[in-house]
Parts: sequence; C-alpha cells; structure tokens
Amino acid sequence: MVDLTLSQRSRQILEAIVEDYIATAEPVGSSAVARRHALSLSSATVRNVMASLEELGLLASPHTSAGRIPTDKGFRFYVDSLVGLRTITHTEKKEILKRCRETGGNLTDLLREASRTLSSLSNYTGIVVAPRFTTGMFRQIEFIKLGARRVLAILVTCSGAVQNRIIEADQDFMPEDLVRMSNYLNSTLEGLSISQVREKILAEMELEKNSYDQLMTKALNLSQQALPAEQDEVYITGQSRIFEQPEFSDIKKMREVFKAFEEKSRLVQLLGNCMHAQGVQIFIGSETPLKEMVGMSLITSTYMTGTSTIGLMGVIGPTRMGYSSVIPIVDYTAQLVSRLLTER
Amino acid sequence: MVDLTLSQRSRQILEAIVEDYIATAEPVGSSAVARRHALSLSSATVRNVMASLEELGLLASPHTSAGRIPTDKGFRFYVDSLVGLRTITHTEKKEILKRCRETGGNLTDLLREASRTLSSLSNYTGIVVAPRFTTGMFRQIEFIKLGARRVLAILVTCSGAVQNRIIEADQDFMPEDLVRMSNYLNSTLEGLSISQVREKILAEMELEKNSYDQLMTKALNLSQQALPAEQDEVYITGQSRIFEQPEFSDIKKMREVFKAFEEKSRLVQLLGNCMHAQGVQIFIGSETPLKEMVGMSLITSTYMTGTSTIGLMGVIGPTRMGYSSVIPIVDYTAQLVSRLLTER
DNA sequence: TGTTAGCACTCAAGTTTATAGAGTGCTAAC
DNA sequence: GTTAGCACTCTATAAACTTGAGTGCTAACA
Repeated sequence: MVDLTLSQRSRQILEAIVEDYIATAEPVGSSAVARRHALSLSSATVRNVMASLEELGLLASPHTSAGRIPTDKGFRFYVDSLVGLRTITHTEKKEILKRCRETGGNLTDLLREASRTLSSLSNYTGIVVAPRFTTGMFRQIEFIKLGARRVLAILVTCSGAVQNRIIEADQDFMPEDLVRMSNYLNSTLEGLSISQVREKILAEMELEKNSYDQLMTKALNLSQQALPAEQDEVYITGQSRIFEQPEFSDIKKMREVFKAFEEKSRLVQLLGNCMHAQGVQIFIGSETPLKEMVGMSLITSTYMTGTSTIGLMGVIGPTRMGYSSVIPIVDYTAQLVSRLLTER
Repeated sequence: MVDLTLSQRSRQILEAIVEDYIATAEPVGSSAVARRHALSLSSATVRNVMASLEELGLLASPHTSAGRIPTDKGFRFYVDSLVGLRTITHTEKKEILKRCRETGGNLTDLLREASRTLSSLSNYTGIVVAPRFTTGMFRQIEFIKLGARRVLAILVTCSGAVQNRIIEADQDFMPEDLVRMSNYLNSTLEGLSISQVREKILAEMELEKNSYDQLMTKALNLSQQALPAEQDEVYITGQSRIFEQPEFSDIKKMREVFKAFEEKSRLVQLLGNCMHAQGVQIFIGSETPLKEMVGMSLITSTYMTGTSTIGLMGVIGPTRMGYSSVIPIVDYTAQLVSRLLTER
C-alpha cells in the first residue's frame, strides 16, 4: 500500500499515463498526455509534474528521450487509489454463470472450467489452485468390485472432490463384504478431515490388529490403500496468451515463465502464501510470489465452501494489465464458485 | 519412405552430417565432416558428395557460404536406413517401469505419468492422448448417495477409466433403491461400449416409458445423466523444453506451437490420424499432422488393452531430435502401458 | 578416373558510422 | 504558476564496411 498525498492534478496525470501505458505498452510522453486527456495544460507543465512523479518513484524513464513508464509503485498507487473499478457487465456475469453451471458437478470439472473462463474473459492466463485433497472433509468411501481381486475404491469429500484408485486386494471379497466394510468405515470416519482419516486408520489398525473381526481389519487395510498420494492440482489456462503481450518478446524470459508453470507443486506452495487474506488480492510486479514473473501481475481471490477457504483462483498478466476490468471478473468468479460449492 | 540407392560413402557422409547437425543445430561444413569423422577423405571430396546429396534433395544449404542442413527427406532417409537404434538401457527401462507402476492404478494417473516419463527421458515434450471415454467398454455403474437428492454416479470402463458426476436427482432415493438400480443397469448394459450404452439407454427409456416399474425408468434417467459430456483428454508435459532448442528462438512460431497445444480437441483429432497403424510411427517435419509444427518431428506409438488400440503417446521435438534414443523410449513406454492396461 | 590442393567468389553476420525523431530539461517571458 | 522555445540526449533505423566460413571450380596428381 503506497500512502502518498498528491495534488488532484498529479493524480490525474499519473492516471492518464498509467492508462495510456496499459493501452499501448509504450512509454508515454508529456505531449501525448496533454493532447489526449482534456487537461488543458501544456506539455511543459505536464513535464514538470512528471518529473516530480518520477522523483516520488511512481514513474521511470527507460532513457532520456523516451516517455515515462509507471513503476510497480506507480501501478500500486493507481490500483489502490485511482482505478475506477468497472462493475462487471451483465453479459460477463451470464457467461461465467453459464460456463460454471454447465460443468458435470464434480469439483475438477468446475475448477477447470473456472480457469478457462477466467482466461477467456480477461484475455490473460487463468489459474486455479485446487484444494488439497487432504484438507477436505471426509464424506464417504465406497468399494466397487471390478474383478476377482480388483477393487475400485472411491473417496468423496464434502466439497465434491472425488478420488478413485484401483486396488489389488490380496483376496477375493464378496460384494456384501465390500458393503459391510464401507459401512463400517463411513461410520468410523465420519466428520474427519482426510488427513485425520489417515491418522485414524493407522490408529485403528493398531487397535484391530488382534481383533477377531478380520473383516474390519481388512477394511482398514483397503481404505489405507484408497488414500491417494498427495497431489497438487493447478489448472492453468491460456498460457499462450502471454505471447500476445508485446513486452514479452524475450524468449529467455518466456522460457522461465513457462517452466514455472510446469513446476506445479512449487507454484502451489508459493501461491499458498496468497491464501491468508480472504477475497481479492493484487500482486504487482515484484510483489508477486514468483520471482520469474518479472513484469507480471497476479490478481487472485480465494474461494470457499461454507466459511472455510479451500483454494485460490486468479489471473496472471503483464503489470500493465487491465486491472479495472479483470479485478471484478476474478472477484465474481471466485464468489460464484464458492456459492456453487457451498450449495452442495 | 525414401527409396534411394546411395554409395556406401555417400551414406556415411549423410549420416555424419545428420548426426553433426543433431548435435549442434548448426549447418555442417565439408571440412568439419572430413575432420571429425575418420573417413580419410579431403574436404574437397566431401564437397563433391555433398553437392550430389543436395541434388537428390537430402541436403540443403541455407545460403552459399554456410554448410549443409539435412532436409526433411534427408532425415527421413537417415531414420529409415541409417539410424542405428540404440537399444533402451537398463536404467531407462527401470525408470519407466518404476514410474508407471507407482501410479494409483486409475487410467488418468497412469497416462499422465507416462507423459511425464516420456518427456523427462527424452528431454523433449511428451504427449499422451487418452482413449475417448465413449469408445471404452462399459464395466460397471454405481450410485452413491451424497445428500437428500444428491447422487454421485460412477461409471467405470474395462480399461480402468472412471468418470464421476454429481447428479441432482428429482427425488430422494433410498440407498437400497440405488443398489437395485445399479444392479439393473449393470446387467442391462453389460458388454456394450459406452457409446452403445448411450443408445441403449435411450431405447430402453422409450420402452420403459409406460412400464409399471417406476424405479427402472428412474434408473435409466439417472444413468443418462451420469454419462459425461465427451471430453478430449491429452496430457502434454515438458512444453517448456521446446525453448531449449536453439532453432526455436522465434517468438511468433513459439506462440503458434503453444496455441496448438492448448487446442486440445483439435490436437486429438489430428493425432487421431496417426492411430491407424500400430506401433511406432515417425513423422518428420512436414509429415507431421500439425501444420504449426514447422521444423518439428513427432514420434508416436499406439497403446492398447488386449488387442484393441485405444490411444496414442509420443514425443514432440525438433526435426533434429535424437531419433536413435527417443524411438526405443517411446516404443518401450507404449508397450509397458499396454501391458499394464491389459493385465487388468 | 577418382582425389585433392588451391583460389576466387559469395553471402550472412557483426561492426561502425550516419541520420532522424521523439522527448526531455532548462530558461526566460508571460 | 504556466508556457513557449530551444538545445541536448539518446534510441532506433538505415547504410556502408569488414570479416570469415564455406563453397564451386579448375588444374594437377596418383
């Protein structure tokens, strides 16, 4: 947060420069500002103001004879105190709603579609971090017999995340046994989080070891195998849109960015730091948790089931991104997803 | 297939040029060939041979004073008749085996891991086209009660593909009802492909319309909702490795390539054409089904369950890729995946 | 007849130099 | 406080030049 008191005029000029720069990706000159924005000021006056804005660290000049470019600090000030947030249009709302509603109900599909929607409405790259499966609340476990010793284990969390694994059992279970086992597990594990489930199963296995109810021991055994290896899921959509930005013509940098996109677990870890605050957060340039994203900004929002934050979604674009339109899009989409997940 | 009779010496020289070019990505000059490969020939002689190889369309010169570069045809000849296929190393085999075995048994996890493995062992981009769900054989359907009117429908195919959807039912089913319904459906739909299932359900719905067994009508209704929207799944891994190739420094081209990677359904469609032949296929440069992949080659292999081809996997890299090591990797991985899927 | 040394020629890539234009900062006048 | 005017700076683009790798051809050689 940049706390500066600027004269009305300085603010107007800063705003003009930021917006011109957002539109053109070119350094903005004093005469352009004087001309385009009806400030009825001469370029010389604008020049004076620009010089002082530069002194404050809000603008920078790539070299003497170019115009000025907003610094990260300049963008920050713009976002905090200048940007007039466009409210989301009815058409956009309808589009987001339609796309998210049409998904098949399971969490994966919904989040993937949210990512696509964010990207296509913002024209930048959409990103959605799925909730860690282990943080979800246990809802139900079921076993389906696939073959002689093959069992499909299905684990469902309250937020609708479904994990399935095919287990090679060491014996041939009867379908009735499988039902009994899942009934037992469902009542034993009710109300726990998946990570608690993991612990509980281990504890129970210890207890049941000498029990005479063999089946329950086996149930625990199966359920343990059903627990998936922890996997970080991120849905990134519209990566190639990054190429559309004229400022990203440096192949080396592009490579860094794309590499970062591929290291999902690192990505999840770093983005995890954005999840402490609720609602929309904006990271400009160097504020971004990812170092390789030089010259890029990140707009995120958390999403939740009920009252608990479970994940993060947002948009990655150039620092000069269209904040005024992207912010409400991210905000609305995250709220919608939260609502859809909570309604369940 | 290029059918040419070349003298032993011409072949040696072509091979030398191709391999030098694979190693360096630079045009290869006559003296380099004479020097590096113990042919005991002068550069002038090599030059004569190179001129005739150029005439045959196997080599090309970017300009007069550069060395020669193999053409697509040159690479084709190299691959068809020159390349000495390295057999896959024990270490590689173990690595592939280990990674694929460790997946959780469901199809998605296995294929995703196969893609990662292909990429990391080849150092190029790995690609796996998942079988279309509708072409799979119906194995089983189950309903799990999640809430008052919420039902989780799980559809399993013989190859271990699992689809789940959460359905909003229009009434509150008892768990016993759900079991009866799935039993009914499982016996009715046995032995059909998923696309046949779709038709059968429609037909049955027509028949059952006036039936007095309300529950079965409802079962059909539910199962229809359980059928997922057709979705093309492709797992692409190691995209950013493309940047490592010196010949891909053109940002515009990179953009095209990455865009193509994002249009999954188009990708699947085009790659579908590679599935007619069984086993490993090699597409060099312009032979590739994707026009945007100028200067790139594609090595693919089909994979199967039992005797039926269900999908495709492979590696995308520059035309000058290390064919001799990549081909056996793709071959082995596809065979392994087939085996794992068939053992089920 | 096949091979090779020698040499003139070509062409891209890198370097230097020249030119134009955008935009600034400063000064002096309003 | 604002503005016109002007010298100055610096990049981007083009043009001219230089370098060197590599060729193709010729003539001599085995």
